Amino acid sequence: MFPPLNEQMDIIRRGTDEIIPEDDLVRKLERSITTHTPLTIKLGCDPSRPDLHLGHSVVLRKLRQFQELGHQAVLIVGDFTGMIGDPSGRSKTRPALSLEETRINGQTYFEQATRILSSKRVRMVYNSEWLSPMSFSDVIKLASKYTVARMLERDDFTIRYKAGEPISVHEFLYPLAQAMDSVAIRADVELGGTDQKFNLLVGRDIQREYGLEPQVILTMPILPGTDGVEKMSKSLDNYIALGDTSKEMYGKTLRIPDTLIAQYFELVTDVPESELKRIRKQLTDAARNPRDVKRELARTIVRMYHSAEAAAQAEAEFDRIFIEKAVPDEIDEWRLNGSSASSTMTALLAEVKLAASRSEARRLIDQGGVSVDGEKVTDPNAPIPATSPFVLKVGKRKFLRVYK
RNA sequence: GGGCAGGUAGCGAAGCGGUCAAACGCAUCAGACUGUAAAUCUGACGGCUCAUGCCUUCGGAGGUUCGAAUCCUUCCCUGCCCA
Repeated sequence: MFPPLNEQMDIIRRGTDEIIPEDDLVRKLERSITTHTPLTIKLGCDPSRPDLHLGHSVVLRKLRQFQELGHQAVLIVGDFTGMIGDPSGRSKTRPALSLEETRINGQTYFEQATRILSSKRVRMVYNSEWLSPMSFSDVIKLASKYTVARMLERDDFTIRYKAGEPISVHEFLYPLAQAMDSVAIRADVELGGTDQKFNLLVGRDIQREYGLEPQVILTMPILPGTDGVEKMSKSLDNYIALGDTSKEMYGKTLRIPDTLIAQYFELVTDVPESELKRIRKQLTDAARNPRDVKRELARTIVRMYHSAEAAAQAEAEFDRIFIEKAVPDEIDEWRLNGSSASSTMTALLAEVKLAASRSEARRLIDQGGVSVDGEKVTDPNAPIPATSPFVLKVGKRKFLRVYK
């Protein structure tokens, strides 16, 4: 029923950062094989941001591998924690969501996640189910099982504490709440990004406190965003969304720094280990133009979420626009109705939202970043074109077809 | 409860009565060069204006002053130390 241990371990190890402790995982897998019982693999998801991107796909793909090995995936929607607002350091005040919103987001999350996950062995649960009924004394009891010193071991807390930045008391409750999730579903393994390591480890301790066998934790590297510096995230606008069109996906992928190529192949695609090795070698030996390797990556990714045809089309389109500098096939349109008061290019740019303000529009024109039907606009006060429709281009890749 | 230090544009950080829409760095945007990569260079970077200029900003609210980000009062928020 389950593949042999070594085979499972090989698959599980691919791309992972750490498995803690690895021995325990081996033991659990062995037991699973002999008792014909699937392991429960936990992954927590944040319902405040339901738009999934390649960064999420790294850990979801790992979960998928577990499914394929015959194990049971459990997605925990943090609706309860989401209602309070996630502190987790960096983004100080996340908007607290209503229960309803978390439900809707949870559903959206699930739909997107199943683009990657198999819909078979997967369960989705909301953590309000067990966190919400906890009484204050339950919480005190839970909190008593962990010490402040240990909390402060967490990197994020240490840094902020030393830097004199505020840490709210309830932030200490988060890892504990997350740990309760592991208790509630009796997780055997919990997946997460490396930034989750501390929280995942707390889960082990708390499970033990509640008389359960501690989960094994498995961390995946954090996928850098298309800027090559920060982690991929929607708020930094350096992401490639699972729901992006094939053209967006292709274009964005080609825009990542060369240094990320191999890592992307490893973490977000299914290319086999041997192929991965070949690609790494080509890149380090400069045996192949990195551009071509990157194009291969872009095609591979588009193929995964769309199709081979879509990938070919996206590539052709890309070449047309950026190499031949042609206008894309499909571009947004804007209709100026009679009420438009715009008479100059400056006003027009602001009206159609290609510039945030008139000042910005003027700046763009002054800097030579605006063209109409391929003709560069040089005068901010130039009248809007007499023709209809005309194609407005701002910067390298913002197009708009305007009808009068 | 007491003492001290802070809250400046997306972020970090100068400024400490006029010359401040506010230095500098990062991020961002545009241009050049490229492979829409990186690196580099140039420019821009509150809003309205062709422009001189005007308007709204320096935690909130009041006040002093011809004039305040800069001084005073008060409130809110944060950190540190003591209790």
